[in-house]
Amino acid sequence: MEIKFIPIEYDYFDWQGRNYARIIGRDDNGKRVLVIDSFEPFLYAILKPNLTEKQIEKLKEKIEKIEIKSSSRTTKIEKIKVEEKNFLSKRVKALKIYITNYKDAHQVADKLDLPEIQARRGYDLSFHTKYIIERALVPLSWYKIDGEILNNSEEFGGIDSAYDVDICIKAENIEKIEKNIDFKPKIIAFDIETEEFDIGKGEILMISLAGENFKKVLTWKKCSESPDFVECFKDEEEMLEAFIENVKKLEPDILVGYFSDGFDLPYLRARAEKHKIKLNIGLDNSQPVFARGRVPKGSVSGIVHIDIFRFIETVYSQYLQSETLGLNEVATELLGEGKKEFEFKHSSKIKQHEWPEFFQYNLQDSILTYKLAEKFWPDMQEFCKILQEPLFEITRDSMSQHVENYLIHNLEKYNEIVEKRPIHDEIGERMAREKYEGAFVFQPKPGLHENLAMFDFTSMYGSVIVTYNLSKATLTEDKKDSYEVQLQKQKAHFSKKPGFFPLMLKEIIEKRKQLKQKYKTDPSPINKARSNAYKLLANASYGYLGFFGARYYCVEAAAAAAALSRKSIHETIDMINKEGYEVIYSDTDSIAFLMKNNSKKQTLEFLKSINSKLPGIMELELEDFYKRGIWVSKRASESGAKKKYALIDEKGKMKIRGFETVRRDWCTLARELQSKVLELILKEGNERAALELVKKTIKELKERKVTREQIMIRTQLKKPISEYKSITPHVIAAQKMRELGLPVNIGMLIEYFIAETRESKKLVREKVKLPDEKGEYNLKYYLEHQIIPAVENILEVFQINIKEISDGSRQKKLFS
DNA sequence: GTACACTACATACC
DNA sequence: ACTGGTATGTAGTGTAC
Repeated sequence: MEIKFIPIEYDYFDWQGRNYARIIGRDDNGKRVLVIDSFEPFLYAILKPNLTEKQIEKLKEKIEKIEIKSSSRTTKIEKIKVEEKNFLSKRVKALKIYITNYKDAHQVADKLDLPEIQARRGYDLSFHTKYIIERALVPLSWYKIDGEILNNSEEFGGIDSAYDVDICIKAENIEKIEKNIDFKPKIIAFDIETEEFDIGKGEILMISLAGENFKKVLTWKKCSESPDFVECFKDEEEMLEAFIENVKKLEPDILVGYFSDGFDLPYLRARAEKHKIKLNIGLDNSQPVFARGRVPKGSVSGIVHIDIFRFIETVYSQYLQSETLGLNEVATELLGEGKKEFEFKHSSKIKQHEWPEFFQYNLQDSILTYKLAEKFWPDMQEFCKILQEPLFEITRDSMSQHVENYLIHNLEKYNEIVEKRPIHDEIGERMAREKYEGAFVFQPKPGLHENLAMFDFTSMYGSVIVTYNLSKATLTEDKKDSYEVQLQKQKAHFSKKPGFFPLMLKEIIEKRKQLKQKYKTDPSPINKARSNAYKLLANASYGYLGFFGARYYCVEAAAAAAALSRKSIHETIDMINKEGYEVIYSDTDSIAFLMKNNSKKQTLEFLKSINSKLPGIMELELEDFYKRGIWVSKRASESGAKKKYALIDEKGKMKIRGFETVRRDWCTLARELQSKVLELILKEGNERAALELVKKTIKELKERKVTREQIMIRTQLKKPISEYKSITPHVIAAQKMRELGLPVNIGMLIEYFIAETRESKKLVREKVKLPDEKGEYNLKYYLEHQIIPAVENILEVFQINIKEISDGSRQKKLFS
């Protein structure tokens, strides 16, 4: 029997002491398929050089005797092959040691601590990673699977009847289908509303579900006269059972939630436990399982549970404007649609007519979550294909893990044996290391400029790593045929023979470039997602080199990448200045300069000539031309502030960096005022109008016409309240919230304002009030600590001293 | 009692 | 613990005088 199959979810099981991969997916008719497959698990023992044939034979004999016994199985050495491999780009002889059960690989490795063996590798990859590499069954790609159909079979203890699938097949032959078959997974989003915030503490009031042409709210609360999507149940227990039933009936490939790893799924599990019922939504009737982690990872057997918040957080948050990653803000930005309004209160206080509103609210959360999952589907799909890891992993892995997965799944092309994960002590040492010197930032002069241009290097660090062949494997003591880099104390050398890490990165950068071009002519979501995935990988590769948890960690390479980038940007700055321009700012990989008497055409020609001289794959591009730009001084001194500037292009679009306008921990009043001031100055060159606006705002502030919303300050709580050594205003606000029984969680944005106080309280934190507290805003604070600081340095560029104007001799004239 | 240096903390840039 | 370093700026804290 042969079927067409797309793998979605991976797991494995043991049968008679051996491992079997168990993959859930669909066939080309949309039938749910369970594939059972196996491979011969193995690990490598890298031999010390110059062992004789005889010594190797003796060693093999010794190894063959290894046995790992446990209550359920015995792992033996199945066979041993001698192979010529590469390890960190060096030619090595290695024993490929096949074992009965991969779970015992670690223990086998422990027993291989022998004098003839230089290193043991390839035993610390997860089962599914090893399986995907060996059988080349990449997630979300199509395959032809030849095999035996199991139907009420005794094989594997009757596994086919244990799983709720349409087809169960034991794979014999797997072949990739190159032609793309359209595939759309069945996605169901879910969301719960509860009485309490702590997991399992209160009752679940309702559960919503949403999919394509599907919406439902399950509840046991007041639901007479409710919309037709509401289904009522006797109690919480019955509602939970209905949830299970719905999931089973809907047969989703994907169950998606928003922060559901940390809230919805564990909550459901906890309440089910409380009622002593099984939340058996798995295809094998198993309950969700939670893997340890900073946030637990909730998995459902046979269905991919995705917490779309996690994927958005690690992969896309850097591109979002949203100041928090809450569902409302993220959905509003990405979908143009937010959450429904509903004022939370204890269910006993919700009036009869308010319940339908609450149901709508609950449903809307699932609808938004569903739409987000749909929107990010191309991205998730491309991540799976490029990184060759399952959906569950790619939606939860960190950027460093993504980089590493790309490396691991592409090592075979280089005949490389995988490096091991650092052990505890190594991680400690790496974390304790000194920082190396990073990027160069140009010291700007405060001032307003006209006619500017900005160049920047494309994927600068990545290009440098490729151009100078920087990596752990290419780091060498050999000074011949190598690139020499001066680091802080010593010199480092990197072989000129291309290593696998720079070669893979080169491919990533090239693919990104091609896809970016392709996207211009064919702007499909798939092309965008693919292009973006490569861009993210290219950007994260440099950081990976210096990350303590990396298998291919190499500070020398990271430090060299930074050093060579500094060299490159300095040389480019010099070239630009020599050509008759004036460089006024630069940060890491970008250079802003004044056009002087040069035309745009000349500038583009000049750019071409720079590019012809740049080494390797280094490439400089035009970021844009700008009509005006402003740099300001630091608060504490006369010198120009780095990482803080505002530009306006010829279409009138502003680019604001570093200013309070873009900082979420400043109040809206100050941020909006500053933004308008910058706009008046950049758009119209009218600093007088800007000054008038500032005066007007100060006047309104003094007349207490400013709304509460405008003066709220938001600061993130980054750790538990008790761990703060320094009790800052937001910590006080968080304390107040906790006393009121409001939820206070790590990562939350704490909102407060600074109020007038009767006594002469000195510290800011003594004047902190929560949004709902009574009180007037503290005039002095908002004037001196918000408004004035936000505009002071900008107006100073025009020799306007707003502080003097505000409280100086003209005070009367101004505020009378 | 206050000025000042230093530390803790949050957030941004690239 | 879950990519790197560079930088600004506020508020609290400790100490000298």
